[in-house]
Amino acid sequence: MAVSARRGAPLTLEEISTTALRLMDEGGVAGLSMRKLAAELDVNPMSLYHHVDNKEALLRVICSTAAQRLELPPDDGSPWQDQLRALAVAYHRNAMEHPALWSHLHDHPEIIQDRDLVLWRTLYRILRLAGVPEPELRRTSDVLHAFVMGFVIAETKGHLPDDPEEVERGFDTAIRLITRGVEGLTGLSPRPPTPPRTSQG
Amino acid sequence: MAVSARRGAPLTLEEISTTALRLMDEGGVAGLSMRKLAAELDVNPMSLYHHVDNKEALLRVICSTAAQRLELPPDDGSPWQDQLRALAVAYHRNAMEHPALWSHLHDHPEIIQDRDLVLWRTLYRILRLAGVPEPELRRTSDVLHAFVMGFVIAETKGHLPDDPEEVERGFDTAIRLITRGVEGLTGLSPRPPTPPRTSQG
DNA sequence: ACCTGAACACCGTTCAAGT
DNA sequence: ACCTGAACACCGTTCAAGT
Repeated sequence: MAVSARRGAPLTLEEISTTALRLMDEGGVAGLSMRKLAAELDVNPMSLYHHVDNKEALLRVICSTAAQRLELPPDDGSPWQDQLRALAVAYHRNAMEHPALWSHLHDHPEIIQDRDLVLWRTLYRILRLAGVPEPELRRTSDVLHAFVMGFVIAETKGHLPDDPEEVERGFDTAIRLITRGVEGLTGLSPRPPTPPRTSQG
Repeated sequence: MAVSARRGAPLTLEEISTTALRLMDEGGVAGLSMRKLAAELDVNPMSLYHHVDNKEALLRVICSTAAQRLELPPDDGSPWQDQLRALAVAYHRNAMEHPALWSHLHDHPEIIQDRDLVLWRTLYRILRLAGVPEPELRRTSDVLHAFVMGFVIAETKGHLPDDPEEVERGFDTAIRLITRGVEGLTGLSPRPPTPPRTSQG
């Protein structure tokens, strides 16, 4: 609600995709239609096609923008296990802020393929730290991303119980599983001593 | 193509869902519409609504039937690591036979929630064998299923490279990661000696 | 009980026309 | 260059009517 603002102004791709993202946030992927979007922008449906090839292209723009703007923790020098966990937490948080967007992104992984994306750069760096050999970085990072993606999807779709503390425990189990799994892959030391878990999010 | 057969016969839920599944196999989730399905069955679109509440209900029928008919390997007494791998292989194979169906199923996990399904029974049995304590079976099985689901989605959507041998290696990495991860969770022995991998599927 | 035709409220998109 | 109205080819679904 409360549209206006766009009276006489020439309609921007930026404006279109911002509004489109809001519609997705509010009503899921199904909540975004070209016609509703146009109505929201107080514009004829066909005007949109002057700024975007079609609906699919619009979704691609929104998703790849989100992927480029992913906010991930920088290298803070801590053990790779901690950094891997921090990366997973950040990815999870970003995905939960716009579930419908990430749902579409997970349906169209080609959008996120570019190995220069901060996501892959960060993951590669951490896996190198963990001792994963160079020729296996691609494969290992793909598998780990698939796992985290699966977890995010399961959580988004309500696979998990209501109790948020239980969700937190599930997340913890997932991260521990991945971490031990990577240790197993590389035959590394079973990790430095970890406090019983007192983080908050 | 080649429909016929249903001339005068009274139109069955079985017939409807079989044809619907075929349409999904051929054209993805988007390839199934109530109107196309009716045309395929040589029937008025509205006739379908006499056997099924709506499209969503039809998809639910197809998916839960598939879930109930999942063909999984029986307990053969081998080490849990091998059985876990065999389970993942079987799940993967089933999913790849009807990608669109499983895609919908993964979007609606409530369809697969019933803990009496052979999928969960089998997974619980294997995790017990692995030493996962009873109160953590639910959580652990949910996480593992989310992981495998994520891998299947990534593969289905073409996340992975073309080379089928590379896909096979990715699958292998995923399974090893999961197995070592579970070992890490339970603090179990790092597994009995395994031959270098000579299976064929 | 089972099927149907017409109709309603939506879609995405093309095309020719307007300024 | 940017926007628009009318139109096309689709959707899922309701409802009143047929046998």
